[in-house]
Amino acid sequence: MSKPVRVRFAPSPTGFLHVGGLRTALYNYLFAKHHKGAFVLRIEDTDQSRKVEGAIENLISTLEWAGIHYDEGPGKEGKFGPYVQSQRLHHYHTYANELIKRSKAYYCFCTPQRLDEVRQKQIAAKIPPAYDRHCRNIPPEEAQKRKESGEPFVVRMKVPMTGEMTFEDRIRGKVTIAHKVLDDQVLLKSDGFPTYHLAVVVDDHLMEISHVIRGEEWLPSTPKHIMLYQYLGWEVPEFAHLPLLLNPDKSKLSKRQGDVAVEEYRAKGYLKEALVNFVAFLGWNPGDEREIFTLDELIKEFSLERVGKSGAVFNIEKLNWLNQQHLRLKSNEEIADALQPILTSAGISGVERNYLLKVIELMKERVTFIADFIELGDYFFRDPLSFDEKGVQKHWRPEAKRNLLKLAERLEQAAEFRLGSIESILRSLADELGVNASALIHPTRLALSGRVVGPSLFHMMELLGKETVVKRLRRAAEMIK
RNA sequence: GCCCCCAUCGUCUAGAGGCCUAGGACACGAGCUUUUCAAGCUUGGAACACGAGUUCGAAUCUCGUUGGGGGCACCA
Repeated sequence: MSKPVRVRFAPSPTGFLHVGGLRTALYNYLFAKHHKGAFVLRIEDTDQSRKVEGAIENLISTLEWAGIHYDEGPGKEGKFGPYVQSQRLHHYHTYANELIKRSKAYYCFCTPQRLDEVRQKQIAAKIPPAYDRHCRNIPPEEAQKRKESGEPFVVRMKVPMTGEMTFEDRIRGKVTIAHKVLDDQVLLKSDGFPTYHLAVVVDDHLMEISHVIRGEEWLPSTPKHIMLYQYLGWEVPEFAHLPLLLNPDKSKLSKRQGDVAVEEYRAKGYLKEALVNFVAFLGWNPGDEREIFTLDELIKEFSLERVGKSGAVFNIEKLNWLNQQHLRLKSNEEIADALQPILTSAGISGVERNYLLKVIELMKERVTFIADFIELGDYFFRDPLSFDEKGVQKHWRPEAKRNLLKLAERLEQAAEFRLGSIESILRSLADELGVNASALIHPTRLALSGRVVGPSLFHMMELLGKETVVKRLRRAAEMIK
């Protein structure tokens, strides 16, 4: 690799960052960092009608959240800026004019209405819809005159009518397309903005992009792009077209069939580590059996050679598992930091740090999300608000009332309240009462937590402390008829 | 309709002619452990779309069929 690696992620600011976009951005980022190159963020806002307020800021903050930091882009101006296409219109005009001068493009004065009629006729006649090249042969002088008289126009590229183009894609290998199936694509719209096709080529060239890594939906238009590079006498970058992310029904991943916005996942409590790891594995793998990767490890291992060709279904089950795995990789301190604000917003305050760390240690193995510490372990922070109904029926039999009171009494009298002593008090009481330890354990768990599942009862009791345990046992006993 | 791409367990995938009676992971079933739930460990079921060729030998190469997806805008 002689030229320095420079890649870009070029979203259009039409909404939230899509998980497919996240993966495209991630692959570009991984490729750049792996090769010690630059990762550029470019905003493709050439469609004024689809512009969404705040979308750029949102895109950037989501990318940053995921740990995908760009080297150049809006707010991080490098020598190739500006990085927002609507601020680069003069470049597109320059090169559109250059193409016209080289007669590789022409002015087209067809109205949208005419274009639409032509298309309708073609569809009715079952021939491929394409521009009929009505304006392709207008003499340059005449076109110039009409343009100057104020007639609305677009600029279209001139595609050869015969021949074919073959190019090499880093992921798909050789791809061949006949020129005749290519349209005389609009390059410059009548509002003076470029279309994607012109803008992407001009900017990728001007920004010295070495590798164009983008979604597969661009594969069919790549020959047009290459043609533009050639028309302008520019070096053609390498292309790598990524397989699509799919809905469970195998169609292109879309809203409708689940969440596609990265923000949604973030809001649901997914860890960025898990989401990044997951999305990286949708179409790529390291070639061995490792599955849990950090961003740095991904950078180290990533290569385009190991990117697959077929689409991948976005399957949430595995994401959940990865979230759990990454959560367990975090230190208790880190988890405590993340949990604290969630506690606060749940109306729980004044939790001692040390106590919180112990709760985390105890619950860590049985949670998938950070919020689960509260979802599943609320009783560590406040008295149970309700009691599992089936558990009540099953465990809070009449005799449980006496047993719980007895246990409360024994524990209250106990000289020490530690794991070992708690267990032996409970077990010897069970012996005395002539019941299995579990006949005492289950009602106790329910009394203390309101639940029938949870961590080891004795650990739970030790952590809750004598006072709380005794209080909750008596409260529960009162509830038993 | 035309063009392009793709095709291994339900899902993510390993596999680059013999290592494959096809491996791993998620999910699912069973068991162990256990006061419960998890976790962990053991274990089960589960796939090379089909058909021709090439070859001593094909999941792997070629062609075709079928299926799926994407593209065909003054959207990206």
